[in-house]
Amino acid sequence: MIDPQLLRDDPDAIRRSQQSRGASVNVVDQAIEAESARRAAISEFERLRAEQNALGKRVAAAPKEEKQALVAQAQELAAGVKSAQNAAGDAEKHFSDLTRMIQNVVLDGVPAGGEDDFVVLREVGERREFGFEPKDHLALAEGLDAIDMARGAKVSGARFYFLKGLGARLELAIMQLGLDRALEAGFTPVIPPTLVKPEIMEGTGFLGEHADEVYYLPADELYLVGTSEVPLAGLHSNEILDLSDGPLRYAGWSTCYRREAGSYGRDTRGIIRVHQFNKLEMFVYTTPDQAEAEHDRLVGWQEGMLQSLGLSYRVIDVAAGDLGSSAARKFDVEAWVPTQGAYRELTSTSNCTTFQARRLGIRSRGEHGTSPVATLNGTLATTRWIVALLETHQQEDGSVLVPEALRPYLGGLEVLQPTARR
RNA sequence: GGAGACGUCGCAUAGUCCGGUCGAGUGCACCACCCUGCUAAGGUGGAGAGGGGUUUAGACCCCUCCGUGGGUUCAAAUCCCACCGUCUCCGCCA
Repeated sequence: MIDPQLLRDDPDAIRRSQQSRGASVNVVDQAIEAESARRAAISEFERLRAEQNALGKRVAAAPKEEKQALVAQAQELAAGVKSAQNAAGDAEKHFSDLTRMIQNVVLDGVPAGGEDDFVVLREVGERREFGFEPKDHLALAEGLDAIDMARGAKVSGARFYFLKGLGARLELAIMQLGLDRALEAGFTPVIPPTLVKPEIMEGTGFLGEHADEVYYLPADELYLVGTSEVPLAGLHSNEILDLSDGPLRYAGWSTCYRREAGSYGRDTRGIIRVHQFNKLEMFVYTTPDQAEAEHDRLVGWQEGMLQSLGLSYRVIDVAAGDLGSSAARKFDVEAWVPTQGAYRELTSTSNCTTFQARRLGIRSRGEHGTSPVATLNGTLATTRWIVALLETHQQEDGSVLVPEALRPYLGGLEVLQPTARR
């Protein structure tokens, strides 16, 4: 949710933001209108309620013979109070509904436009050159008997897979490397619930335009999370946090579920785009003035991971129209995938400023009372990394060199050797 | 799945039977000051959250909040209903 104060003080800033996202500008004016209607309705209700309270006190204190008349008077008033209360409630809801339709105000410097209008901040590492025809990640993984797509489809349908043998170990190794890095940086590891209540899913902003991306279990009124950002944002919902000792940093390790609706035909080969994967996610609660610096640190930790894995990558500043509704800025780190001749997203980190915190009621105590905190999130490791890792470090015989940083997590293994499929 | 108990302003509790004096008492912790001076005790005062309004500001006034949502009533922490959560016992089960 945006800052209602900003709506009053500088609606143009919000209009500009909506514009650069390609979102509705009109809703801003509707919200402003609803805001003044809301205040009028609240004032009217409170005036009547004050009168009712005063009368109620007189009823309580009155001697018996006067009570009858006073109660009659109070009865008349009660109906008016009730309807004023309902009107105030409706006005409040109308305002809230409209305000929630407004997306987070993008930060200065975020490129305007859509998916293709990102700005490349930097490119790091040499792209691997091959003296042979490189295989794609699935061909390599099948040679290693590490991924079984066909049986994944047999058991669960398209976009499901089995990671097995070296594949399973590789994922765990990447995740554990990430976890160790997170621990070094002072993160608290968390294994969160992956089914959450509607208000939590709603609060994180995933039930807006991308609601059809989310798995829902109607029998239990629960949503399957697409990232542990969701439960980690919910972790401190409706709490007042003490951030005087610095930010709260969590590293959530969870399975993630995505319906991938509307992506038919895209990335159908291998595990680039799947319904279920594992992810280690950084999630930070901090004060708004620290948010941008923290955002840079998150990118730094992500880049550290990719560098350790010997991947070449670029960092992009995602354009406004391609941001989630909660994000005020988003950096993606994209690794070079040789057989695609393209950079593919391996990590994504968003600065949600106070947007999520407002929706979820997460505040901290400052000099002038409480105020919403800022939340940030970013990937530290996921299943998808296997794609870039296998392709980048493959050798002509189909074996794959293990980057040094990963070896301790694979029992010292230096090379992944092809094996007969089973 | 069945039965029962419970859910109060940081923590712990009083209040709920018999609705108005609870716009919520007390203890602990907390903050400020005072007193004393020896590491603690005593005294005084303060202190929650959200919203609306008056105001240059400081400040002041008002409304709402006793798990959540409904209902009864002139009036609900208190009565009724539903839901959620916690605990205990029983049953069932990877």
